[in-house]
Amino acid sequence: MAKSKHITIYDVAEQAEVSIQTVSRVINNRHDVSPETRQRIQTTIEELGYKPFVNARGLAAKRTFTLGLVAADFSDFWFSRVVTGAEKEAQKLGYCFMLGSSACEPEDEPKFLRLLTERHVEGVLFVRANRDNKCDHLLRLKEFGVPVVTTGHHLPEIGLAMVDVDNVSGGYKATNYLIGLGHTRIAMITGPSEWKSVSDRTEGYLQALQNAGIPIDQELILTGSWLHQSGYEKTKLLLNKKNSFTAIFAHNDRIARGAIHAIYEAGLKVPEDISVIGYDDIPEAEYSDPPLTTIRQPSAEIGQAATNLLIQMVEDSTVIPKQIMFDTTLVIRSSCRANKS
Amino acid sequence: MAKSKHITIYDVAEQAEVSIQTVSRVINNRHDVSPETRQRIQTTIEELGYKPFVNARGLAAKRTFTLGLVAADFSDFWFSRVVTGAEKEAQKLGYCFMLGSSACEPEDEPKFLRLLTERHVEGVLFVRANRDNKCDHLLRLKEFGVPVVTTGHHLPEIGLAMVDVDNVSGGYKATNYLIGLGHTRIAMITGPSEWKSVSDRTEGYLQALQNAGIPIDQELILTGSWLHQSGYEKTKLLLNKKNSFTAIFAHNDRIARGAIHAIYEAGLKVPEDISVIGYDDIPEAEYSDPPLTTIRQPSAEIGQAATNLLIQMVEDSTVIPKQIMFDTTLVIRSSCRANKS
DNA sequence: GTGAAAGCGCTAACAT
DNA sequence: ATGTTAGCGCTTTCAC
Repeated sequence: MAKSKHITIYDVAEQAEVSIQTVSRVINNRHDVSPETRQRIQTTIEELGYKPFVNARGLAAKRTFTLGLVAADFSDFWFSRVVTGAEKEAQKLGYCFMLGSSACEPEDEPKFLRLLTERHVEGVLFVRANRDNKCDHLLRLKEFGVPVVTTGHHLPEIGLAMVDVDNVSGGYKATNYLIGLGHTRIAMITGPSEWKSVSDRTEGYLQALQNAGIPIDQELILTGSWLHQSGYEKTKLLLNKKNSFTAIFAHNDRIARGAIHAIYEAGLKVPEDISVIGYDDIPEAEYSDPPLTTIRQPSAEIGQAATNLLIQMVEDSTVIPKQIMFDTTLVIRSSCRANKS
Repeated sequence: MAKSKHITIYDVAEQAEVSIQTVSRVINNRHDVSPETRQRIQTTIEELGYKPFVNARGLAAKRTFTLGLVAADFSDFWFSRVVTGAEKEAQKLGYCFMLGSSACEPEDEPKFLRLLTERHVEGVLFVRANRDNKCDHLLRLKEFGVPVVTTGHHLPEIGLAMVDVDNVSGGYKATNYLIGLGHTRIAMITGPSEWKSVSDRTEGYLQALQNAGIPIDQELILTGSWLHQSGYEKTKLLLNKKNSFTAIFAHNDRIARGAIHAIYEAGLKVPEDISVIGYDDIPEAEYSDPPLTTIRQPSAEIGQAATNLLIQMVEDSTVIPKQIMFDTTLVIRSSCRANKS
């Protein structure tokens, strides 16, 4: 049982014939240790396989080297990619992520405040964790003096640090691609209207249409949820209204899949009759029928950048909360084609 | 800055006019405190909003109330559902999950051993985190005396606790459904052969065939990866070999999607020409074309059960590592139909 | 450049 | 039933 005999700073000090403080200095990369002593201690640390006990360190230095992670939805593809990137970066810099509550309703606030009061995390990363109109808890955290970085949506007005995708440009890209293909009757099925990403993608859509001199038809804009079902139902609505349209811009790939499903069910074809473009580039997109043309968002990169920023803020309180924007990429596959009508 | 003035056990003791020891007893639900004193302390704790500092507690009691989470792939749908269930259960029982490395190759071992040596997690939950033949690190953990629960695969031979799906029965269910539909030439595209779940699903397939008196044709069994592409390529192979078959059992929904894609590309239809059944019931399954018939695995339930078991093992070392099996459900949609040939 | 002492917030072992 | 005394493993003073 290696557990019972855990190697402490005392073991290292004894073996290297120095005091524990000197060992402590080496661990913390202090410069006031002579090169020889440092080397000798370094070696014994290696030999003994000594690892400082973060808990004890935290108690003494009032630090935990722990970050909190709160997310709206763990089962979201985008989220999991962000987390993978975030974890990697945290590890690199000597931090760990503690999982907070996955839900993020106001009534869950006590749950993730537990991260602060009990676990004393030094910063919190929110991954797509709230809607625009519900950010009280984020402000609360700020009051606590805890650095917060948000991801996947932004609230510039409250000066929160955030790392996000340029959704206006993404929406523009999607719509403009369709316009370039000759479409003028372009429907849009959005995500829930409370999301910043939704209003941004919508703005991009509107801008592209305006730039091309295409009149905006409110009848072609439908608000849905993020789920397949929403795409399916809204498209059926669109189809029934016999409001002519030749293309759909879906706010995510799931909606796009739902839409294609409805189109097939109506006896029409994609892209022959109607072009569909999605958003996200989930793994399913490439192998669905037809392979989905979509807007890819960088995700691991966002997680990494967000974590890096968070740790910067943790380690240096003078770092001002930045807003970092990543760009999207248009991924052309086979769900869109030139408009013949 | 609420942060600077943190409430400690001393504040509570002073306010309640007792020693910190008595407060400690109340926090830890000890029974040797008089009801009145307990009540008085309880009240002051509420009033002051006191939260014990887990770090300090850990130092003194050699406990961290922290669990480690290691996963093969964060971006896997199944994984994220398991985690959601796991997190909820941990929270309920006063524990937190620390994210370990997401990869799980032997060379990553130091990375997640860090959870033990530095973070002193009290138990580790592995979510679909390894192949059968690479479990040295799990054994290493066991040697450390750290409770380990694995999920999504099992290694009964080494007596590890695990919570899993009955994949033999799942494979049987899928195959038997196809047989019931009149299919006798049933191809199977498996996941990577090192996975326990793969050999189990294969066994279920074989059993069903045998029970029905259908001869087994090795040519119809292809080994692939978990990705869409694998389903796509293997199906093309199957199609080219003009080895007649009327149905495919795919080891996950992604493979199934890839297979359907290949079938469409060959000018054939699903389910008219070939029936396809998947495994997992990912959200995409319901809204793909055709909606995918598949085997659903409980996921959140598995995460919850695994965490519960892990905590039991942490709190009581006499708890024997159990093996808990969950059952699968056949979800019938439209990608399979009766064989007419 | 290095060491000794004090203490972080809490619990375990003894006291009473 | 409650209080006292030691630490847990580390970092921070402040000495030398």
